[in-house]
Amino acid sequence: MKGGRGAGESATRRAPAASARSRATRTPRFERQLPEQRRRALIDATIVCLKRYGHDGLSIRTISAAAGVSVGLINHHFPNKDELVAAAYRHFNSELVEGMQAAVARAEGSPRARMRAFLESSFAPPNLDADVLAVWVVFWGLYRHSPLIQRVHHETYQGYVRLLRAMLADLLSGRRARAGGIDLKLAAIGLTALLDGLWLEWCLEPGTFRPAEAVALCEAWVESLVSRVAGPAD
Amino acid sequence: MKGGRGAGESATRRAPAASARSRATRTPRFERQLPEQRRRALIDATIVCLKRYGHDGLSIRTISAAAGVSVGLINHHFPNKDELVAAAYRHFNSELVEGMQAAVARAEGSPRARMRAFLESSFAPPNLDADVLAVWVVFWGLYRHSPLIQRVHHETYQGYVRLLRAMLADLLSGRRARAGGIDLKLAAIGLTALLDGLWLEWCLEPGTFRPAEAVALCEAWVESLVSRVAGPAD
DNA sequence: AGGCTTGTTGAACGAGCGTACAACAGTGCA
DNA sequence: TGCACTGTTGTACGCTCGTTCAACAAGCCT
Repeated sequence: MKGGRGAGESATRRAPAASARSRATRTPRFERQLPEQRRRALIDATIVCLKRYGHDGLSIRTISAAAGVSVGLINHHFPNKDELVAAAYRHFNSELVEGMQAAVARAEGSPRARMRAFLESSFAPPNLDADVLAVWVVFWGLYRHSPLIQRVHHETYQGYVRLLRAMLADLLSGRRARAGGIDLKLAAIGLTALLDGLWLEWCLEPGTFRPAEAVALCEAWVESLVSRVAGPAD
Repeated sequence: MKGGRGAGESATRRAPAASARSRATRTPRFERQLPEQRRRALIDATIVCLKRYGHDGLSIRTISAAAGVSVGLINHHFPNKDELVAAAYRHFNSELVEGMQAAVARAEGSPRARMRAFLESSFAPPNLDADVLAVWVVFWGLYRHSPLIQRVHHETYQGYVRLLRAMLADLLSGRRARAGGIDLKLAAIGLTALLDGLWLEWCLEPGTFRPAEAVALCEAWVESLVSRVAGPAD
């Protein structure tokens, strides 16, 4: 953090273009933007800083420099730093869930194909990335002592859980009532754990196994889950 | 973090005890300690602060206050803050691994019993604790940008991996060469992932399942692993 | 062309940070 | 009892932090 972050990271200053309005070609000192656009740019810059500098990247000066903007602007668009970080967390979460949902919708085949699409999307870019893990880890570190982060987490995590639950329900298509409910619930929990654990392992040490192998492991779990439900009854 | 941490968290100042050395019972302003003891106390205070305040707890003033010691003392026993944090990380890691090893050694029965002891120790206090997870998360957050933390991690993580590998090897007792090596390696990776994932899930949301259920899930995985090796060959 | 709205700037402030260091004081030994 | 050693204290320094706010200026409307 000592050696200065370097300003002007984004090309905000425009080249002097020929303007019909003034004879002397003037370079505007800044460019006004709609609040929504600027907020989005600041959120993006926050994520970039998190990837680059970890927890230390969460500073007003670092973020505003990355966004090519002055220090004061952040507090014009966000009441304080915590709200910006929470907004970034919400955005990060939403992008993940929406990406997953899109991948599943794109598959549109059997429940099994949709599950496969879900798993493959979990173990492929942009999710499967050490930088992305680093960002998550910083957010998780904030979780315990920031009610704001907690609220955002619960709001967005719901979407993820619902997606996974729905897919499992489709796979087991109504057979749920037949098998032991506890076993099923446990198996679903296990799938999430396996998925998260493998994802974590890969990000920490990408060399030890291939993404396809992770998908295979998860599919085997799902398979045993299905057969456990359908097996004794069919 | 605004409202001051409050000093005198530990009872450093002794009550005026009758001393044979001086007539006026003098209260010593501080107590000298051996470097090793003091270092240990500072490391413990660091962990306490991490649990209490998360990443914000990693400040010289917060830690020294928690240790009941002045700000200057830390730099007398540690060259700088990063070294203290790294030492705390090493201690935290070692305690985990040693606790696991002790639990396994205590079991001293069949390989299966030792594996059960390992799993039960993973899903029981003091490891299974939201505070403990919070500490891990902060350390993980430091990992990417601190070579010091990286070094400590690799040194201590080895012990954990070796323990798990040894137990798996015992369980499969020499049958390793027979089965498909890739499958086996994958299954071992899967076990780690399942274990870590379940542990994480429980710490984040303790209500959703019981520790015993997590142990059962892991044991089922190990079971399928053993039968996959022994099954086709026996 | 002039005025208005408001997005944007950048200096300034108080607080907390990690570290350095001179002074102090326990403790064991002669 | 006095001395030397060294663990311990607490102030001070330079820096970065988040936030504030008066001044500025881009862009639209009339």
